[in-house]
Amino acid sequence: MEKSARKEREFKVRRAEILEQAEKIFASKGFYNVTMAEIANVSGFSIGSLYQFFEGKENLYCSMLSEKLDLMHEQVREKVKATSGIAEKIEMIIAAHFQFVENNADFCKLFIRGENAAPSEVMTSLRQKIIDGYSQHLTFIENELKSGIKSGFLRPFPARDVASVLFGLIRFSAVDWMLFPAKTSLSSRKDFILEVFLRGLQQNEK
Amino acid sequence: MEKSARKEREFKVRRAEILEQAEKIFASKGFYNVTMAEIANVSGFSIGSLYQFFEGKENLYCSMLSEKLDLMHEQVREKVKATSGIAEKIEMIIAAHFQFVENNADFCKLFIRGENAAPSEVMTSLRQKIIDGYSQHLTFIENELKSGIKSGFLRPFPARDVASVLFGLIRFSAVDWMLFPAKTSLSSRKDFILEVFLRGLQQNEK
DNA sequence: ATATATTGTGAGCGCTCATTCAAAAAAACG
DNA sequence: CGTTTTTTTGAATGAGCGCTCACAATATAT
Repeated sequence: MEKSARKEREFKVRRAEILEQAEKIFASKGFYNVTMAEIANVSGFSIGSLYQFFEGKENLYCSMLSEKLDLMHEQVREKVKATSGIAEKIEMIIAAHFQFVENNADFCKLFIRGENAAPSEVMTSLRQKIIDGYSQHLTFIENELKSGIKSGFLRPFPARDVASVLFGLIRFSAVDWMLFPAKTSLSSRKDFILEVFLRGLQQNEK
Repeated sequence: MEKSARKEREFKVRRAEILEQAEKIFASKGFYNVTMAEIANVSGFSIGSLYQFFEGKENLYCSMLSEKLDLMHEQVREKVKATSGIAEKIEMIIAAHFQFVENNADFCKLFIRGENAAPSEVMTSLRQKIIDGYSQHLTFIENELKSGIKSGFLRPFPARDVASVLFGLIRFSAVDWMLFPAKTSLSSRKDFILEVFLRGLQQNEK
């Protein structure tokens, strides 16, 4: 049956539509203050239909987080890959993150909040996938930093810590900026972080 | 009636005991996964008694956050106040925060999570108090940084942004460290942040 | 010791909300 | 078009939980 393919495609489109709408309300009210009925309303499906696409509320939520996380990883990796030069790569790591944050504010709000949906007794495979994705992303940053260190451009700092702190800093400062908009722009804050970090991490020149 | 005073004191002791126990389970499971019955159990009171001390679940939770936030502000301020020398003060801001984080891990987990308890339609006075406390704390850091800038020790950066980022960084990196314990110690991470930030922010010497 | 006031208790009320499922609607088929 | 299969629907279900309040226990006063 050749419909299988079309159906499959339509299924994915609808699923994505739900996730997109759900993300918005989750971001504005948090996991526990969003009801399945609400998600059904804003996405234009009935309550029952949601259960065709997702096993339940937590599954829906975690799917959204997990897929966006993958997207971020992909986007950052692509941009860094396409950049040459150590200094430029490090710079791009920060810039690419900020860009993603700007385009995916809702997701970032949720991600930093780390609302882990439901008692943590059970570690579902989806929840594990999120953790793995996070870890994978950190490793990527870590490796870039290691290259920078090896080349002598950066001072020999524990790369994993720096990656973790740097990533946290980007996420946090961006989200913090959204919550408490300062007088300065997000991009100026990015410049500031970039400058401070580079000065702090770089090998003394000359 | 002279009992009023003693009663008052006992009341406060019990109230504090509840908050202390509640903080632990809130930190481990999050606001929405903790029931009043559970808080009653671990604190050794009955459900009904909780409502003598707090107006409800959200009030209990916010009281806890608010009071701990005040404590942090007080502790950091004291320590910085007792320190002399610009460089030493800046250093102490970071060190004092880390110390507080180490002693109040549960609170910090919750604070960064920013679980804002219940739909945000209503801004209770307590919720406002938390925001004010946060803002007050940032202003304090900001002013210290401004002193540093004015004295020429620090470069002229937008102090408010730096305060916000610095505070976020401390909180985040500490909490992140707790969630994903790295190979290095928390104190080494503190040293790293301190060093990077000072190098990044300091006026070029010589 | 008795009466009165204060404080503590937890079963039950009322409500919310994730999930289900029988029936309706739509699609596919011949 | 009728029939069968698939998909959609949303009212009904039932579990869970914040909060109340009638009552019990305890403390205080006389």
